[in-house]
Amino acid sequence: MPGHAARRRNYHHGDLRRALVDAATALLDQHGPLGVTLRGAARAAGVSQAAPYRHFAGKEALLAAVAEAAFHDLRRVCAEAARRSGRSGGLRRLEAVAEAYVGFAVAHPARYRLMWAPAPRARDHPTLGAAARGAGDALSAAIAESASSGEVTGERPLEQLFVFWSLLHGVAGLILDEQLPHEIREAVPVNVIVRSAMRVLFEGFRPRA
Amino acid sequence: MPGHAARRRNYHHGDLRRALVDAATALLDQHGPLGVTLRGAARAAGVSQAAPYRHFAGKEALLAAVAEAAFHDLRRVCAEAARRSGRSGGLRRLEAVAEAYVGFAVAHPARYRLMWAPAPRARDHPTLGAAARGAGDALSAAIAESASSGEVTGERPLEQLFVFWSLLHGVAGLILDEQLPHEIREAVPVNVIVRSAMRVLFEGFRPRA
DNA sequence: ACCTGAACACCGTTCAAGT
DNA sequence: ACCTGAACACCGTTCAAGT
Repeated sequence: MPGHAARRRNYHHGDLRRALVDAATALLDQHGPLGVTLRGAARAAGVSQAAPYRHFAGKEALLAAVAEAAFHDLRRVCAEAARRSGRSGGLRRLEAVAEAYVGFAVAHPARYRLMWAPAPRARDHPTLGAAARGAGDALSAAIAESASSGEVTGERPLEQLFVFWSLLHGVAGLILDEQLPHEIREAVPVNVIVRSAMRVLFEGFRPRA
Repeated sequence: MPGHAARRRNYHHGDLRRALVDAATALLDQHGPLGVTLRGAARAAGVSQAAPYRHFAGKEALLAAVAEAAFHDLRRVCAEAARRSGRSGGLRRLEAVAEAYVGFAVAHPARYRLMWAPAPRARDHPTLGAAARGAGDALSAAIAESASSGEVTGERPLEQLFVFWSLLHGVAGLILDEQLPHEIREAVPVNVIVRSAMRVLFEGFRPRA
C-alpha cells in the first residue's frame, strides 16, 4: 500500500532539524531504541537518507539532540512542580518535585533511558551536558527553598543535591526495570512509592531516638 | 592480513554459548554498545554468523546473557565487601558495600549500562530478572546486618533496601555520565564521593537538633 | 546552501543443506 | 544435534551531482 507511505517533498523542509528530532523521538517512543534509525527518521520527515547529514554529524548526534530535548522537558516539569507546591514546607516540596521527576520517567521510559544511555555521551555533546545540568539546577533550587523553611538542614547542600538526584534517578531506574522489592511494587501508584522513599531519605538511616 | 583473523574451526566448539557471551562482553567493553554485534561475536568465537541462533533466540537474548553474568559479578563483589567488613558497625558496613557497588560500575561502565539498558528487558528474560534480584539480596543482607548492630533503624527494611539500592544506582549513573556537581566531582577518588553520599543518607535531610 | 541518488560495507535473521 | 553458506531486507555513511 504505497499510498500509506510518507509523501516525499522534493526539496527543503523549513526546519528539517526539528522535524528529524521529532521523528526520532516518535520512533523511540513507539518502537524502542532498536527502532530508532537515521533512515527511518529521514523517511518520516520526507527527505532522502542523506539529508540528515546536513544537520547532524551522524546517528549519535541525532540521539543526543533527542536526549537534550528530553532533559529540557524534565527540567520544566520539575520546576513547575516546585512552583505549584507554593509555600509548602520542606518534605512536601521535595515530594512534589520527586513525583514530577519520577512521573516523567514513567511517562516516557524510552526517552528517560536514552538520557542516561551510553550512546550519546555528555562529554562528546556539550549542549547535552548543559541540558542535563539544567535539570540538576531545578532540583538544586527546590532543595534550597526547602532548606529556607527550616525543615531541611542547610548543611551540605551540594551533597544533598547529589543524594537527592541520585535517589530519584535510582528510583526511576528500578521502577522502569521492574526490579522493585515485591512489597514495594504493590504500593501502586508510583507516587506512593516515591513518597515512601522520600520519607526514608528525610529521616535518615540512623535512629533518632 | 588474513593471518590475524580468527581461525575457523570447522565444527563444534565445546561451549559455544559461553564463548559467545565472553566475546560479546569483550566487544562491549572495548567498542561500546554500538560495537556489539552478533556476527562479530560469532567471528570472535570462530563460528559462522548463523551458529549463535542455536544458542540464542537473537541479539537481544545474547545481550541479556551478558547482563545476567554482570549481575552475578555485581552480587559477588557486594557480598565480598560485606563479608570483609566483618563486625563493623552500620555505617562502615554500608559504606563498604556501597563502595564495592559503585566501584564495579566505574570499573565496567559499559557493562553496568547494559544491565539497566532497555535492550534486554528483565520481563522478557526471566533469568536476567532473577540475577538482578540476587544483587538486591546482597544489599538487603548488608542492611539487615547493619540494623542488628543498632546503628541503623530496623524499621521499614524494604523501603531502606529500595532507597539504598536507588541511591547506589543513581550515584553510579551520575558518575558515569559525569553529571556530578563540580565541587563533588573534584572529590576524587570515587570512594570519597560514595562515603559523602552515605553520610547524608545516614543522617537524613531533616535536622536532628 | 541544501538536498538527491547511487554506492559501499556491514548488519540481523532465515533456511535449506551438510555432517 | 549442531553448524555452514547463501540469501534477503535493512542499516550507517560517503560522495559526486543536481538546483
